[in-house]
This record gives sequence, C-alpha cells and structure tokens, in this order.
Amino acid sequence: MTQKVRVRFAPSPTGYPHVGNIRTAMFNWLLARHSGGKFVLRIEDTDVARKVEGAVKAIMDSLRWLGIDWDEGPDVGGDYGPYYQSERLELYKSAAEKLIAQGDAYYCYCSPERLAELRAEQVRRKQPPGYDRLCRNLSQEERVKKEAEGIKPVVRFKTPLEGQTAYKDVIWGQVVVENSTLDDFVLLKSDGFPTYHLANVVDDHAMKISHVIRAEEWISSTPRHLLLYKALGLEPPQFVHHAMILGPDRAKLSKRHGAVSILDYRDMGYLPQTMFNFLALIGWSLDDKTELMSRQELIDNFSLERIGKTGAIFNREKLDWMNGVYIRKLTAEEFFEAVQPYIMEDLDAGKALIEDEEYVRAVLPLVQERARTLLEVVELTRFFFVDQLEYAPGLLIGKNMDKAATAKALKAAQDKLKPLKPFDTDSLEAVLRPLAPELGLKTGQLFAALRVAVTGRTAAPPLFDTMAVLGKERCLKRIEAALAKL
RNA sequence: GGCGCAUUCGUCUAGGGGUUUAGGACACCUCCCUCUCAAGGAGGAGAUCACCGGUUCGAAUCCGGUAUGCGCUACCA
Repeated sequence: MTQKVRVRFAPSPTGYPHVGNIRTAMFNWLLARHSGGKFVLRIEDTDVARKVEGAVKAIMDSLRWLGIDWDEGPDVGGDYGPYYQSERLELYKSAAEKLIAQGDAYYCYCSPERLAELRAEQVRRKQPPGYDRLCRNLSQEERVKKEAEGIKPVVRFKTPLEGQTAYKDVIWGQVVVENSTLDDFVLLKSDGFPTYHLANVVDDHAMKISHVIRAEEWISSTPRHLLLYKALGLEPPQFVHHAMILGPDRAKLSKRHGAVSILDYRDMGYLPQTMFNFLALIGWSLDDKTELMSRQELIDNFSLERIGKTGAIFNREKLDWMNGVYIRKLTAEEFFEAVQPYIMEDLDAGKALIEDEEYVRAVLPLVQERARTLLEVVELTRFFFVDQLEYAPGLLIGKNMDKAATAKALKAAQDKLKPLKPFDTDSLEAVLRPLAPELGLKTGQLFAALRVAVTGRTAAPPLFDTMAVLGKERCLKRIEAALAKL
C-alpha cells in the first residue's frame, strides 16, 4: 500500500440515509481510520428533480450520531472542494466537451418520449433495452437543424462497440464485461447536470480518491466508469464492492421494509455504539466468534478482505440483544444521560416526578439490565411516575390464592410497613420475608400480591428495591388502593 | 430478454481439499439461580454446506452444468 488512502462517502440527498447507506459510509470511514487516510464527504446533488429538503442535514446528523467524522466535506472544507457536485458543474462540462472533441462522446437530441417508446418496444420484443445510438453519427447539418429547433441535447458516451472491459474488484475479483452489452449512456443531462457516471469519475479523480467502496448494485456500472477513465486518460481507483443489506424478503432494502432510516433507530432507543458494532457485523467479520467490538477495536481490526459478498438480512432481534448488552455496559450516569430525551417525551406520565432528578436516578438502576432499548425504559418505569395505578383487580389474586387470603396478606403487610423506620431494601426484606410463613403463605404468594399492589404488574424489578424507591407513603397508598379494588 | 454475481442452521456468520461427528452468535427449548421479570450459568434442538455431475485416495472447500435468488439494464443515484 504505497498509495495514500483517500476514501469518500458520496450520498445523494434524495432521502434520509438508511442503514445500508450508513454501513457503506462506515466501511469507508473504517478503512480511512485504520490506515491513517482521509475520509471525505461529498454530496451528489445532481438530481434536481429528486432532491429532498433537509436530506443533507439528515445525512450529517446520521454520521455524527455514529461518530463517523469526515476530514473534508461541505461544512468543513478541504483542499479538493467544493464538496457539493452542484457547485462543480464546470468540471463536468469541460470533461464532457473534451470527450466530444476527441470523438468519445456526442450530442443526442432524442426526446424522452422517443426513448420511452423505444424502450417499451424493446421490452415487448424481449430485446435488451438500451439507446439505439440514433444520434451517434449525426451530420453537422442535422445537428444544426436540431439545434435550431431549440432542442436541448444530452451528451452521450460513445461506448466502444467491440472489445471487453475488465477490472479486478478487491472483493469480487475479476469482473469482465463485453462492451457490446453496454449502451451509449448519458454523461450530461439536458439541464447541464452530470449523471452519476460522469460526476463520480471526474470527482473521484479530482479528489484523488484511492478506493471506491460502494454497494454491490454498482458492479454493473463499473465498466462504464472504467471506459470513462480510459477515455479521459485517467488512472482509475481501486474498486471495492460490498454486498447489500436485504429486507426480510431478501430484496434490496428499501422504504417498503419499514423503519430503515438510521435516525429512526436512534429514535427507537438504540445506542450509537450498538448500531456501529451491529452494522459493522453485517457483511464483515473478524473471525469465527468475536462479535462485541468497540469502535477502536473495529478500527484496529478492519480490513477490506474480510468483507463478504453475500447479501444479508437485517436481524432486528439480534440488534435488540446487542443493544441490551450495550445498555448494561453503561455507567449509571451514562444511562441517565442516554435516557433523558426518551422519558422526557413521556411527561404526562408524571411531570413533577420525572423532573425530580434524584428520584429518576434512583429508579433507573432498577431497569437498566432489563431494557433492550431506551424507549423500553419508558414502559418499564411508567408505574414509578403515575399517581393512579390501573390494572385488573384479578391480578392481585395470584396462584393458589383467593380474595380473602390476598386481603389478609395485604393488610398484614400494611401493618408491618406503617411503623417501619428506615424504609430501605434491607429493612423491607427483614420485615416482609418472615411475614409469609406467619400468614401460612409461601414468600412468592405474598410478594406477588404486594408486587401487583405496588406496581400494577406481575413482572417488575425486585420488590424491595422497588418499594424502597417508591417510598413509604406511595407504597401504603397503593396497598390501600389495592384493598379497595378487591 | 441480456449482462453480472451469489447460494453453509430460521437469521448473522466462521471455515477456502484431510485437523469438521461443519464452529460461534441471535432467536427457540430445558435446567440452575430466584419474590416476578430480566441478567447470569449449564445443557438441548436446529445445516443431507441449493441441486446434479466431474477432478481427487479424499470436496462445504476445485471445475462444469442446472435451479433459485439478487443486482444492473433511466436525461436516478
């Protein structure tokens, strides 16, 4: 590796980045950081029609959220800017003109209607769709005439009719394509904007990109790019195509598959370190067992060679598991910080209580090892923050219990609790555990009734800890309410 | 239709001629721990390595074909 590594993430602002896009960015970033190279962010805003407002911000937010920082880009600048393709139009124009001048490209005046018709006809006759090269050999006279009609032409590449184009992909190995299967693709659209093919070739060269790491869907277009590099007399970069992330139906992941925007995952309560680790593991592996890896470990161990070539389905269940692992790794302080935005959104559950920071800090440790997402924390802790518990009275009566026994147990507990001086975990246990045999009950039976009375649920954090955090007053009030429900 | 590529437990993957009775992880099941739920621990089930042929003493691993799937085939990226 004598060449200095310069890689790029080149999204088009036509929507919010999904996990697949971000994983591509990550692979690029990982290579840059692993090898001490540069990672550049370039916005490919050449499709005016599909441009989406706010997409650039979403792209940057997504990258920042995951800690994927860029050395050069629209906002930070760099020696190879500008980093918006819409600001580099002159470059593409002169490249196109150069190609026309040397006979490798030509103006095409065919209307979109004609092209659509042509394609429909080809499909109908089961022929390979593609431009029929009608304008490839237009005479000067015909051109002048079209020009006079006011038709804005596109510029098409004069693809060689014969021969083959081959290249060695870092991941896929040798890829060979017959030039005859490629049509004369568009370089410059009639609005003066370049197509992806032209723009990415011009820019990757201008920005001295060493490795083009992108998704598998680009493999088929790579020969076109190679042809362009050749015609322009440029040295092509290394090509690295990785497999795609698939939806549950094994098709290319798309909006159809539901929440796939990376920011949606943030909103659903996944930690950035989880997403980073998890995404890295889709289509890349270190060995036969290492799965939990920090950002630094990923950087240290990353290598292009270990990227796989089979598409992978995004396994949500495993993501949940991994997020649980990362949540448990958090310190109490980190967990508190992480959870803030999520519980604050749920204010009506008990505004005053949620704003009582000490109380929240006492509650959180009780659910930290039980939550798999930050959003789940809201659900898991709700009963700590409400005034009135709502639950079916039947829940109070547990296995092998009846109404009378339950009422008796709750009353007895009440009596024990009232005089309790330090209302903490230990004293609660000291007084409640012996109570069960006194009542002729199993501890489980007593505790179950108390749990429902105090939390409104049959599954909750450990009883004594929970009660201690709730406090004496609230506990007694809730037991009273339970008695009333019976 | 053409071109390109892929195919190992349900899912993510390891393994690239003998070390493999194909390893790990998620999910699932059982048991332990235990006041419930988690977490944790110990087990279990789950893959004729897509199929068919070939090469070889020996193939998940190499070769060919078939099937299936996916991608590309836009004045989208």
